[in-house]
Amino acid sequence: MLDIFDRLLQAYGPRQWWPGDSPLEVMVGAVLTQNTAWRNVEKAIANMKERGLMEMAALHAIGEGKLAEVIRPAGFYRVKAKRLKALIDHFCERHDGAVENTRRETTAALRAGLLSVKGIGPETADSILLYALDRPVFVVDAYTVRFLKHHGLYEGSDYHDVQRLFMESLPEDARLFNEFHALIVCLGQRHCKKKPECDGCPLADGKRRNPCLATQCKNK
DNA sequence: ACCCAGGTGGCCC
DNA sequence: GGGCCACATGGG
Repeated sequence: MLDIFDRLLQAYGPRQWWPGDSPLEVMVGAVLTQNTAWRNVEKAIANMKERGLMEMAALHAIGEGKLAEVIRPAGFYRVKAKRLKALIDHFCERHDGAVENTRRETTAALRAGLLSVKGIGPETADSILLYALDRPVFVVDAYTVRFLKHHGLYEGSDYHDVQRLFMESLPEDARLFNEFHALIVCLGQRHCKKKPECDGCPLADGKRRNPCLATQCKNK
């Protein structure tokens, strides 16, 4: 698995992924992007910032209905407002609303806490752990599963099976997990500029490996 | 006018 | 435990 990472990194370079001005913004983005194009999430985040809502205290104070209207462009806005409020409540109760306070806790304890929040599933929890809290957990998403299938590396799609596949064959390193997942997503995006034609893939080695990961790709 | 996007929880069998 | 379904907006 490490050799695959090296080839992707060599070919595409660092993605410096998941832009966010703060851990809170990354956490919010993780919820807002659930089954949603990032472009729509950006609008919602911009709305929140305009209203001074990218702050723990402000988010804790605002009403759910009000928040829903602000994040409307992200889609599923009523359910996401509920999920954001639940996440913020959890964070305030459990960590007194400060990211710094998570440092004393183990990754396993933090993960269990996040998963106990209604609306936070394994992917959102792991995205928060890796991209906001810098913990070494591998994030699995639709792109990751598609990536493995397309390259004939693994057929299954169970979240923890796939996560184990990566984590058991890679050194436990948050930087590595971050960059690897970012590269997979970059390749998978429909209009990825860096994506090569199928015969120019850095993973192509004569076997059945195909760089085009987009859902509508005909080259399956 | 479709189809899709960095999921999750609830219900049904 | 697996197979649907609702949740919603914006871009191709």
